[in-house]
Amino acid sequence: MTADPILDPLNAAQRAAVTAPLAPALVLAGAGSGKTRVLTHRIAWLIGTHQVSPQSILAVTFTNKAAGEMRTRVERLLGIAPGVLWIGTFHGIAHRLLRRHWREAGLIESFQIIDAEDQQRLIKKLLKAEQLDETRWVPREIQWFINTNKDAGHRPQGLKSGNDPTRAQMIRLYGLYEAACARSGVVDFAELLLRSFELWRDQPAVLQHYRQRFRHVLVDEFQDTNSIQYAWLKLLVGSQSCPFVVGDDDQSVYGWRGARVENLQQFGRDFPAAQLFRLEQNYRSTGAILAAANGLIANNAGRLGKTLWTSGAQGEPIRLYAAFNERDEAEFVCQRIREHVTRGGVHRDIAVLYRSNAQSRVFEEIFLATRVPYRVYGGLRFFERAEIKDALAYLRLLVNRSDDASFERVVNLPTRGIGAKSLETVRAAARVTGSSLWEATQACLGEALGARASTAMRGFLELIERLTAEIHGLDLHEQVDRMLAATGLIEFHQRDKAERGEARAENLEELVSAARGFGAERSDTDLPPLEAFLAHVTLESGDGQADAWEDSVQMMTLHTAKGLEFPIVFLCGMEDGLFPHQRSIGTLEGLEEERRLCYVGMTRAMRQLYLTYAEQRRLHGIDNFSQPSRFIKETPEELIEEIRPRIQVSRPVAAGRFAEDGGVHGAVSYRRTGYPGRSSHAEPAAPGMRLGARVRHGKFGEGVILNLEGSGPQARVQVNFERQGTKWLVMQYANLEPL
DNA sequence: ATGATGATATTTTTT
DNA sequence: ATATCATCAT
Repeated sequence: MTADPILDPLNAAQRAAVTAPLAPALVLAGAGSGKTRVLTHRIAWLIGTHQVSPQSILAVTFTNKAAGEMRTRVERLLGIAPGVLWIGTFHGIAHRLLRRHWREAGLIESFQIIDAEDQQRLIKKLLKAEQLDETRWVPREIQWFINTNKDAGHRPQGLKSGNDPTRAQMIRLYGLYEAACARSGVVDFAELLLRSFELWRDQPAVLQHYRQRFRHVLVDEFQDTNSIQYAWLKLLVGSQSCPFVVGDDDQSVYGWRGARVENLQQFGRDFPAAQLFRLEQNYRSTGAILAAANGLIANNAGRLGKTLWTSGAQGEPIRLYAAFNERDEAEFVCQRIREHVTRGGVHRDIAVLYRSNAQSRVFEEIFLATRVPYRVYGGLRFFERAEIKDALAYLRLLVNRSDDASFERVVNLPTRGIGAKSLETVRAAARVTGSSLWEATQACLGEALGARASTAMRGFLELIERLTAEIHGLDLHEQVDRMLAATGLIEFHQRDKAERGEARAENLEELVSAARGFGAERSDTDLPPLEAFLAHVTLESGDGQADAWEDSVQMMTLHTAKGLEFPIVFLCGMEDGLFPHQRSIGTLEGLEEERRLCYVGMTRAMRQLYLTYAEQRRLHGIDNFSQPSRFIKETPEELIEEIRPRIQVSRPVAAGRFAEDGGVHGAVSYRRTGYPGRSSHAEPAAPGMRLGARVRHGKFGEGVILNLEGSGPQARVQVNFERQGTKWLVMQYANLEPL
């Protein structure tokens, strides 16, 4: 017996999965059960032990990060770079296919990828051109309509309006949008997937080639696949390949953007011979944390069934803290973090997780004030910044003249005297001839356009032409640099003496650095460097911040936290209406997805888990009273230790509702400095006006109090009337009668 | 062409 | 409270 680096580190269940016969396999892998490990070891096993050619393996993930991680780990296991191994995201692989087969896919060779923001701009343009009212036809909704249909595999021709004029219009807009994309030679994210699906569906020769090549298809986070992704996989796999899919129905939290957990069950039906493996031993969390998560998720119906266990210690109880308000909540978390650090802990061990991004603000304020280093994940990434996208638009135009969106974006940036009127002329001309804005402009020079506008436009066209010639053959970063100089973009921002101008100029410099750093990682396609770079930045705009590896508290939404782990986790804002979110509370599916999200959050914690909520929270500028999240009640009580602050002098006596249990569990006492806003908590708005109380109004009838704000006669209450709906009323005038 | 003004909405996010 | 966005005025 010799040491086997591929199989030795695995437990029995993992090993069974990794060494599954070369046939379809489904692995249900609970949180922290070694999912990635099984995937990577399976690949290594196929190549290393089973002599499978790396060429015949395709591994698909959802994020670039996961793909990168998988590649690194496989390489480390095998001790070599398995060269032609295809590991990538669904979108990345689809892109690769479309680049290779652009002709068969009906694209132009230099097609460009647009992100969600570009997509929305395009839709807005369309609405304007169609003279449709944006309040009636909300761009976001149209975008959603288009994307969900693409995700479901539907083209506008295949959609039925069913006598619904609104729907008919949506379908028409979808069609117009498609035409606009085709004219511009751009492809959105959903299109990458749909288009490559159609490529295989409609080009048997192409499909045949890939079917023969990829005998082993591995899929990560299978519960997150949407319809088109699954259809794409099924097409590829056919009847001969061995799909090896790994997923966890309890961690399906992207239903709202088209992910279909049902694909897990569907897989079993589509591949009846598939072997099922369960990974239930958790290596991440303490017994208490797992028990809490298990107890919570047991409230969901229709699970595939899976219970995490650990051979490790029970660990500390789950800590629950009821804060007065969001400030208090943040102060509590901050206090605990400082204690952790005082005892020799590091900041990066800690994650503050919340349901929505807006919640990060208060934490940031407190952390800033107390000099706790932190990092917020999410928000605008580098390549999504406006100034970067401006620069990219120039680059795209250099590559593809018919990219109308990019044309419009930069034609007058920096301002060169091309106003709305000239642009409208050009747009109209383009519409008539069905040509690109670029071509239309050429046709309009000196004709439809006045002398002045013509000069300006000619200047722009010549700039682009000149630049194209000038940068030909240069190094990528030189190309970017020349573009920035020639277009005057950098200068434009430098002239803005405000701080943001400076920052933007710096970001543009950074773009040059990014271009310089690019290249090594480019092995995929034989695309020219600039084209490859453009595809890279839209497709892998991700994690430009990963370099900031300081010791800091990690702050992110629960969604972002999926797949990560931290020794100490604070799950904040555990209030009904916030988490579960108000908009998900209405439906069972919505609520269950929120519950899974909570499950994901809990299982991020390795050693300590804190749940916190605020009894009063200021949201959108108004104070809301809220109930603790139902997820707290669904967590087995015996696992929870409630932390209540010991009463301090600054504590108002009137806060009687805390008096009885104040300090009972308070192992630690917190100095609560007084801050404004608490008084309203102590004094009810008026007698009988409590949250949830029934009231009668002279005109509106009976209703239930949803919210209270302020105190005394100026106080306002939000009442949900049985017949009139929800209204805000001022106590002074409302004349509400308690029931 | 630029900035002030007012209206509006405000889960979650990768690619 | 606040951020974004369209419209309007300068």
